[in-house]
Amino acid sequence: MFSQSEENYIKAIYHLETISNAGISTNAIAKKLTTKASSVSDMIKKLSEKKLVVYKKYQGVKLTDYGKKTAANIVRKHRLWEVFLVEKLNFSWDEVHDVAEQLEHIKSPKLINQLDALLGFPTHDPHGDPIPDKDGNLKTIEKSLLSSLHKNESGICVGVDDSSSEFLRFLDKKGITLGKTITILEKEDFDDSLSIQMDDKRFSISNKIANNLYMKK
Amino acid sequence: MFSQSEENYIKAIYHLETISNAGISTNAIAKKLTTKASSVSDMIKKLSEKKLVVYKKYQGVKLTDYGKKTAANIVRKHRLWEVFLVEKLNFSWDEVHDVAEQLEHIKSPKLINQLDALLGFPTHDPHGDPIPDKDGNLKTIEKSLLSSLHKNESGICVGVDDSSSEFLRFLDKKGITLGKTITILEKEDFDDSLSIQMDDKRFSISNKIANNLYMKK
DNA sequence: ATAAATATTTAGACATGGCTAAAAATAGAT
DNA sequence: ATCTATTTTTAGCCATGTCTAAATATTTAT
Repeated sequence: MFSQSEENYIKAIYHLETISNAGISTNAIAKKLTTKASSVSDMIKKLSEKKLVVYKKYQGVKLTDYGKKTAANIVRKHRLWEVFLVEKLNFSWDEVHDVAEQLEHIKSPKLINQLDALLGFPTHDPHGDPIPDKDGNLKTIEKSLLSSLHKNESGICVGVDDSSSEFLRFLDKKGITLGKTITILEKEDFDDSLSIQMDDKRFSISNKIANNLYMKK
Repeated sequence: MFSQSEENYIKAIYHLETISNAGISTNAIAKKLTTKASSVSDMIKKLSEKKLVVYKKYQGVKLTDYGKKTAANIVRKHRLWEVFLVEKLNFSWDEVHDVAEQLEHIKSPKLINQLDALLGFPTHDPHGDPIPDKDGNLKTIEKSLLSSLHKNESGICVGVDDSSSEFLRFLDKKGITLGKTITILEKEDFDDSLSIQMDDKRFSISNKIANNLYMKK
């Protein structure tokens, strides 16, 4: 069993690895967890002793297979709880993160398996992120940023990159939710904003937004 | 906000107060939490500083109104989660305690209110214990120990005193669940065992069992 | 190749919450 | 009333996880 702190570090490293491949630097972890590099340095030693990460001084860390499996399990719990909060408890997608952050540390395999069943074995969380299965495998779906679509191309919104509540509430205001079909009407070279069509409405969105929305073509 | 440790102490004192009225001794708390008196002594100081308990050296503690409300809220969470586990996740009544013990520390008022609604605002947990409302009030129902019923009296099983999984599994084996009607056929002076009738069956149960079952006449 | 900037680690401190062993206070028995 | 047994508190130590400040290693720029 791991402490909540250990689990948070494992998860942070896991998320950072999905972005960079290379060894994860002490500083990157510190930034992600808004803590100090010295604290990270201490914890890395501990995780290394527990065979969760491979660590060579001054060279960053990598999760071992065991570490990856452990991380995937935490992520699985986090995302299943998010689905539960939205589907069963009427939370909106911008409210779930902090609570799931607590719930993910509950230790009970039966709880998670039954929750999975109650929810109908969901494959994605409310932000479109995939839910790892019991063995830690996750099927990534083919997706591209909205900003990478070309003029006159269409896609279905399948996820968000930034899942801060600010961004999510902004999307709510615009009526953009997972599953919506969006068509690029025009790309403005000037500011990289996009004119799009969604349902029967046409409006324009900034590049910043387009860079945070994942689409399936 | 309180730490998990603090919450566990508050809850322990709350439960002890339902039994004894008088100030709760350091030793009693230590025993309940299977910890040492010295640790309790330290924690009591802290809870006292936080106005959760009133404490005079060598005289035990009492919860303040604020402490009682805090405790009732933790108990509310614990019992709602127990209902959830049984009703929605197919846990049996002997499996819920340890998981609820973890879940009760999750901080999110919305979570608990929505959970309450999802479960249909239950008034009792799977062991027959009442669930405090949002303000910490709980309606106690009139109940007596099975061992206090007289010959030929009948009652409906409404709760258990000992909710250890051993005892609960024993009850399962005997087919005794909440809601069952039990009639006393005979009381044996010899060993205080009881001959009872339940459904169409007649069998005998020991005094130990009868002392742990609550009945509504 | 070396100096400056950046990143990482170590050393030492602090807070929480637990423990043991010893001291102090209270309660009980005579 | 006093001595004994019990309870409670204190003192001091340990582990976890955090921090700051200082030392050390690495990278970058010239």
